[in-house]
Amino acid sequence: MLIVDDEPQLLRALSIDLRGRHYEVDTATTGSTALAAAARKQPDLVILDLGLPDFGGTEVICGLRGWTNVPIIVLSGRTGSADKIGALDRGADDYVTKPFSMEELHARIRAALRRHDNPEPAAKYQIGDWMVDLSAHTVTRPGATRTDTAHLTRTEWNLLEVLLRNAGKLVDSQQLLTQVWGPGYQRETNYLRFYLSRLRGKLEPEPSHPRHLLTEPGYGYRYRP
Amino acid sequence: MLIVDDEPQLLRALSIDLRGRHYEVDTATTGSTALAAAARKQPDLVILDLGLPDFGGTEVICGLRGWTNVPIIVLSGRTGSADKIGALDRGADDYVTKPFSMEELHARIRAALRRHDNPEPAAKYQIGDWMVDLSAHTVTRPGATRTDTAHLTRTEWNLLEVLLRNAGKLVDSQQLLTQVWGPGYQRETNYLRFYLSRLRGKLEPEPSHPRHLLTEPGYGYRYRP
DNA sequence: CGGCGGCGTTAGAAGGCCGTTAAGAATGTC
DNA sequence: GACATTCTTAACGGCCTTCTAACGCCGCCG
Repeated sequence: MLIVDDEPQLLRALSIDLRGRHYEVDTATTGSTALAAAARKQPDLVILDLGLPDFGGTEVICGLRGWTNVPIIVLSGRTGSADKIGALDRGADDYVTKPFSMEELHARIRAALRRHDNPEPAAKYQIGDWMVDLSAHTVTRPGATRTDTAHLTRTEWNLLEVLLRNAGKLVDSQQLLTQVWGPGYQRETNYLRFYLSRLRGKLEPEPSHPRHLLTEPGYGYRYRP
Repeated sequence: MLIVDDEPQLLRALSIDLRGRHYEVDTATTGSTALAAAARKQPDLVILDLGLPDFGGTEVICGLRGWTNVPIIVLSGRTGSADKIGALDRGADDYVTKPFSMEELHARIRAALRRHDNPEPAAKYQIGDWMVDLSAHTVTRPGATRTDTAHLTRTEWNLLEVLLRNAGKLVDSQQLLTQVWGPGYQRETNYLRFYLSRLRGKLEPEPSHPRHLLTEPGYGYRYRP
């Protein structure tokens, strides 16, 4: 575990606490030393404070994500939603706002390690001739001559992702609408009808007789492997 | 799961979202009703907003901890560390500061349930050749060549679910009508006759001689495993 | 033996949900 | 600023679900 923070007191408090919980802890106080330490020690988790002296924490995230997918928990004094989204979009796994309790941080550490120990099953799904790779964010069809790719729009992809992550399970309309469009769209079931139709048209061999993207009348939809 | 909050909008939003994720949700708006509901329903998780109208949330925590160690997730608008420590020391399991995202809350719910080793109940039941999986919302029949599925309509499924969740127990007609159609339908026993007939036709090996979906003349119906 | 009430079954009508299409609004791109 | 892509919104036909009302059947009881 690597802790990156420029405040000596906080760094010291964190490392003492976490060593007391039997984690193996390395520390760094700048972005450059953090990247070097991460490359050398191959940590299983990085706790990263934004607002480092040499360069911003987002650069550290990008520098790490260039070659590893180690879980990153970001600490920050900023509560703004934009900061959260920015860090998370660049590849952070979690975001903790100061002030925080050690219990809270510890719970998040456990959650991050747990997630990383239980990798998502393959994250590859098949629909007709198409292979959907959630981690690579691609939809490909291996052919005799060449493998061609399908293009999904942002909304199409979000919707498909929710269905695939619940493979085999029924996902009801309200949950789909909430996860794709956000709360407040729970009445707009026509969105679902529209985009499911488009997904079927792009992915299903026979769009009028779907074999994988199924409708559950009265409830919602389901992806069947 | 019991949600305690005095803000109607938040309470409503939370319960809709969590019901959509297939949690069984009860609600309360005051501390006293919360304690009563917890004693009656024996929830597997309590989400508690501090700052209730009748008495403080900490009293609710103490009242619960007197006889149960159900996980408690505290919601609060206060960011002060003293409030967090106070709630956690009195026995709360987690502390979420407003505003929070649904995704964050949901992750914490999962973590709390996981910590408490309350895995989702198997939720699988057998009727003749059919296997009913309540969590995946599927009805499948494993066959030699391939497993085929049965399609249940919304009302059929709701009715079956009530019977299965009370496996082995007698469920009287009024309770079935109330849980499936809502209050005000307690005279419409013909609905029950109609839909039980359809369920038997779809699931029982010999619909005219039911082996699992039994009639208790004069009282109601029963699912026998 | 005949009436009665509860239960199972069938058939038909009404309504709701779903898939599809089309067009306007919003957003991004050159 | 023009164009293309994507998103939103509305409308419509068709199918499925639900509701409703019958009709037989059976056991119970007078």
